[in-house]
Amino acid sequence: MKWDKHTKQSIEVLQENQLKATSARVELLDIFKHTQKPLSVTDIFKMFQKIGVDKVTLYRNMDSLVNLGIIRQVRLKDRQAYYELASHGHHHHVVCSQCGRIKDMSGCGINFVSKKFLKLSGFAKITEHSLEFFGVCASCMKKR
Amino acid sequence: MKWDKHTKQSIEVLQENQLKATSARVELLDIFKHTQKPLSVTDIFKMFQKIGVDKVTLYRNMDSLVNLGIIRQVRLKDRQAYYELASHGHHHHVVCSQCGRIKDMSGCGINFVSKKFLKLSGFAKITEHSLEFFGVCASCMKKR
DNA sequence: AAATACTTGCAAGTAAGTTGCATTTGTGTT
DNA sequence: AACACAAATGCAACTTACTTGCAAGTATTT
Repeated sequence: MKWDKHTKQSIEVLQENQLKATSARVELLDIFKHTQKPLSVTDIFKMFQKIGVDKVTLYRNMDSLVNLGIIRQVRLKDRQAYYELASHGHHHHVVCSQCGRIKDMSGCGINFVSKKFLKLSGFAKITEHSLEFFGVCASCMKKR
Repeated sequence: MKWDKHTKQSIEVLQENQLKATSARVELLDIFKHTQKPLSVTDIFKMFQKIGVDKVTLYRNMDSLVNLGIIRQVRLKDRQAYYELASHGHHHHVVCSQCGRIKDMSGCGINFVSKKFLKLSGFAKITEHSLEFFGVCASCMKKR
């Protein structure tokens, strides 16, 4: 298959990681590159409607990309998993409980909490944390 | 039905909230009172094996109790939801990625982060947050 | 251009949670 | 203590999110 310049970077990322540059995967990375908020597999599936990709393929690709550390899995209050580019850097989310809108928030500032909890918990190490905020966005507040 | 002293408190909690004190519900609250870590519906279902309760009943009861604010829903890295007594107070969890052990950690200390994010996000209000830590517990670390 | 290992799509399966409806059970009232 | 009635339960069936197996297709290496 032939690709335009824009997807070239995606192809490189894949091949650097010993993954074949299939249309599904290149398109997948392109979608993430153009989106600032976490996406569920269902979200992605809808975006693929024109070219048509099986959901199973998406699940399998999310899995490989997460294992390689290219994509990160995020859990919110939902039952389904969300995904975002790991290269977007460590950050957290603010989620509107009414409309579901998700806002990325850079910055973190809880390292000292993490260290405190590591000591108090008696765990050997803490490798990861998730911090999500839930509230009401400005536009939902207006509607009431 | 007749109850011993221990469950009396559970019955009161239910009746104060206009819920009938059924055996399923009283037993449910008793289980939570004697457990310090979040439980999934499947966990609870197993604990009910002797007296036998339908899973649907558990789901429905979790729902009412969560809506009344008696029980709190917690989401970890899993697909399923976990539940804990809301009266245990605001706290967070440290989860072992290897064995799944969950440790309650009292204290929080992220109010100022919450305030900062509220301002930066442009949201109208932040009502809730979840903060979970993942790592390796001491006993899993020893095993390697 | 062929060989081959990696990917994909389809079908079917599992786990977690939900819905509808007939039956049972707490609870306030007699 | 028994009655009436709303509330709660159990069963069956369904949905959603995700997984597995396998045959067929495709990207890459040579």
